[in-house]
Amino acid sequence: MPELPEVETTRRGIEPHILGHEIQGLIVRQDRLRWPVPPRLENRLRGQRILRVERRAKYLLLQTGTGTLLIHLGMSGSLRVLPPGTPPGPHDHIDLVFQHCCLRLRDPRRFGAVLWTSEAVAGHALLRHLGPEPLGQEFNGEWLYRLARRRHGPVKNFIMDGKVVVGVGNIYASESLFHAGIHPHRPCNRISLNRYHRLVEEIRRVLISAIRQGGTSLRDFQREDGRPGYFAQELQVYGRERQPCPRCGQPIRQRRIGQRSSYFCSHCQR
DNA sequence: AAATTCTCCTGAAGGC
DNA sequence: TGCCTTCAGGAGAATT
Repeated sequence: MPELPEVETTRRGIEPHILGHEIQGLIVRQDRLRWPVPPRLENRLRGQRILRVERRAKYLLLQTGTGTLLIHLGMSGSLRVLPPGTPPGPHDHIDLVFQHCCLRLRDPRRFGAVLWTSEAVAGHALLRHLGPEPLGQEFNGEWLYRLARRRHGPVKNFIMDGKVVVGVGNIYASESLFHAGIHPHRPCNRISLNRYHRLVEEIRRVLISAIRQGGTSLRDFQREDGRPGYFAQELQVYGRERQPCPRCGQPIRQRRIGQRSSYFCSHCQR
């Protein structure tokens, strides 16, 4: 499921194909995504050039001269760059058509979104209240420690909260906490500043490493050229219940924390 | 205010 | 073989 590394992998993959190119058309086969695709969106897009291909949190932002197309991959979405006219398969809901290629959104579960704003994109309702980027400067141990003072929920939920830090989803939350040696269920206000420094370091390390591997493909995710990401083979705990902990050999445990499956080693993580 | 629950959706997996 | 139930999950919205 697309988390920050998958979205960044996608951004880097599509950018060279579409940057500076003119949008010829938009084909919407299914407009019922998480929110309805805006009606008559093609009229706004046709003739516009892609001026920037950016990412904020898990949103892809395709900036044109008149506004920005926001794309979210939800949990099963992927974007591919295909030759124009390639016949669509199941769940290929939307094509952004260029002269030389077609950018195609496939999203079996339709939790993704395609939206438009003609205002400054940072002020959009979906982006306005987001926390810092995990790979940016203002995300650090002090930030986490300070926010955690007035909370008490499990640290895993804490770092998956987009107001605390963006882009850390279920897979990378479990992985980062394992590397930091912190139990996912530990109350976030019972963690020292030093351990938060370490956690920030591990979140960054895991995300950067996953980006380098092209993300994690468990089921639906594929890169813009159809290849999978290869970080799944680096996963230490996610999806590995009952298998031996890579560090101490005791069985990895699975437990639901905040409605999400969480994986951890109860010996190595405290 | 923070925490919890609900909601959208499809496909895989398990039970009988 | 086939039909049913259950589960997975991003994250905003609604509720407690």
